[in-house]
Amino acid sequence: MVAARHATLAPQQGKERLRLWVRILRVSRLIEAELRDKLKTEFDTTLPRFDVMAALYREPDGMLMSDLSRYLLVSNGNVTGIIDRLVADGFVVRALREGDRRTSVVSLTKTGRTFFAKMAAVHEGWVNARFADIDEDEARELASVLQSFRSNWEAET
Amino acid sequence: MVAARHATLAPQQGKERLRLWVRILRVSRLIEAELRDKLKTEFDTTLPRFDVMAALYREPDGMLMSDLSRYLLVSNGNVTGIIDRLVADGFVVRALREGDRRTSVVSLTKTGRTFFAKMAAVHEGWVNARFADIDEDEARELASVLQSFRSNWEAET
DNA sequence: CCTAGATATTTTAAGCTTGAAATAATTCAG
DNA sequence: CTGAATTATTTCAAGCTTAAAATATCTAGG
Repeated sequence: MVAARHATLAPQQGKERLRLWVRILRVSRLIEAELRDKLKTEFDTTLPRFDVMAALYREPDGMLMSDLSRYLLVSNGNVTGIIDRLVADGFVVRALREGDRRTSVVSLTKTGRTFFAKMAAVHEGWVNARFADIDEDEARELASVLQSFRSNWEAET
Repeated sequence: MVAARHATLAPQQGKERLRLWVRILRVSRLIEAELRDKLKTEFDTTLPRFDVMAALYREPDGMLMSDLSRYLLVSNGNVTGIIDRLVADGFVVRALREGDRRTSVVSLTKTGRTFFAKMAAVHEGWVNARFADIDEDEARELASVLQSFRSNWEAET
């Protein structure tokens, strides 16, 4: 009987959580699409480039390629291509690290830092405007649920 | 004075909302990465293919290419390629529509429906397991915030 | 009828993305 | 010291993605 009750209840819960996931995904894609569009028209750049520059901006001493890909949740080979193009455009430099010739430390150039700082300010305005409908408490609450979600994830893995 | 107070308060709020966005994006990417990986190993397919099949599964009479791209929030040309491959694999058919030779109606084949149904059940289990930590009330609350967010968005646009 | 504009889709070029294989350098057990 | 395993990165092939240009078709105004 307990088993039977569980069997009728579980699918309901599953649906609720599946719905949550679909909505997270949808909102996330809507916003990503908007940001991509604005980055393109206002700064002639892309979201992946923005993400890479954001990561590097937080680490003035530079990052290893592998740190970068781990932090951004993308594959190694992916980062190589994006960095190649950022280097070609003069926003990023690769430096050899003394004592380990396998690794290279990438960091923003002065030009890159200046450019990113300008973008970041405008970008924050976009996000702020887009989330204007969500009040402070909701934002904090939601952020904390997501934060603990991620903590649990990382604890498991 | 009011202006000054606003000036010191606004950035704080901005940061809170920016943090929320970064966390939505991060959770979304974590889960997407996991689902992509599982779809690959268990069903030898991709997330975009799964998304397209999910959309078609809900519409047994088929969809226009433009409906599909609007629904999935991706570009027209994108859908063309994915459908091409699904057709090549026998999961989808393109049908000409009587009276308008510009459009083509795409729908799942019997094979496609069967295959998707199997995937969807397993997929729901993955999502359910992944969100197990989030309790029912939180899930409902979060889903409702996201839902109203999206409604506001669509009202504006 | 005819043609100008609108609509539906595909094609194209460039960039993003992955997973796997290849390259290169380091470390460490014997 | 040497070679096997490990680590860091790049290369590669296939697929995804976009925006813009090209095709093809349809609709309406004249």
